[in-house]
Amino acid sequence: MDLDQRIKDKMMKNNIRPSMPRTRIYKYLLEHRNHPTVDTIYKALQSELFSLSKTTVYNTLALFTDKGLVRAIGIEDKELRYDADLHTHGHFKCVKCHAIFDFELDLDTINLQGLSQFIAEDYHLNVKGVCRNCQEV
Amino acid sequence: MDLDQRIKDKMMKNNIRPSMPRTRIYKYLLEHRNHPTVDTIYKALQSELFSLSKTTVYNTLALFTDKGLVRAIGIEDKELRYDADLHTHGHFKCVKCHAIFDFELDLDTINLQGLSQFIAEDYHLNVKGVCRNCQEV
DNA sequence: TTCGTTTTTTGTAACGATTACAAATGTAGA
DNA sequence: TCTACATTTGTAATCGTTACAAAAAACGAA
Ligand SMILES: [Mn+2]
Ligand SMILES: [Mn+2]
Ligand SMILES: [Zn+2]
Ligand SMILES: [Zn+2]
Repeated sequence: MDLDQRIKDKMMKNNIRPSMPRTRIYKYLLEHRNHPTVDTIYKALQSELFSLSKTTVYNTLALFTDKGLVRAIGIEDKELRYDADLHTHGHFKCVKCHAIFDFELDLDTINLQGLSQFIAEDYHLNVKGVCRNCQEV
Repeated sequence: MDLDQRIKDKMMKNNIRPSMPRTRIYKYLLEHRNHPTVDTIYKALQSELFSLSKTTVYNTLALFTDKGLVRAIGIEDKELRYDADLHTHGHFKCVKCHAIFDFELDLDTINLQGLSQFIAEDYHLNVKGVCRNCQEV
């Protein structure tokens, strides 16, 4: 089964009608793991979806987030970024070059008894600092 | 030494001139550990600082954050919240009542070798879910 | 104190990501 | 085809935040 078909199946399994804008947006997120913004996605897809509206990108990402297909990453001050990689991992933002990196994270090693009175549904470990490239100077 | 004097000393130690708006804003944050927003701080201090401008609150919080007196908490979608509690702890946001709670967190227990190639300066563990109050229903 | 310089505060305008909304378009089933 | 519903679109509005320059306050030398 090819990628496009798998994307459609995945969407239908989550009660999302696989319209053209939706499948393209999801495919873009699967193929671009650099946590793109709404505007990045919008600009990238304009050439293939001429009538695409930015509102559709917003609507679609809200739908995907709600259905659990993607995660919204709130590590920037201003705009949200989106991630189709659902495996447990943290995000590191370089304060110099502003790039956002994934890093591996084992939630099981964390002592989270401070959370015992809560029902935790969603974990976001955001770290800021200096990436390897920006350390050389 | 009384609280006001300790606040002034703390600010001067960090190269912040202890003006009236600054000392009041810092005092407010020390006495209100519920992660207030800019608007909350602004409205609360209006009665004692008649000419206070919201821009001053923004400027002051940016200065405090830069100097390391407070931390900006980006757990909300829209607005930042501010925290004068600098001890290592995580933040939990209840998706039902929208309250933000602190929880204890031992960074040493976390396996962070995924971060080994980065110089990490700032950790934010933000968790979303349902708080104890909102679980009863 | 007085004068000139620097810092701080203030009000207003601008910015920009996001959302609200209703019209237009597309889709599926009878 | 017809009709009800879902999706997409463009525009306007929202709202937290920032830019900017003027006003006010604090400072330091003479
Ligand atoms: Mn990621
Ligand atoms: Mn806190
Ligand atoms: Zn970097
Ligand atoms: Zn709650």
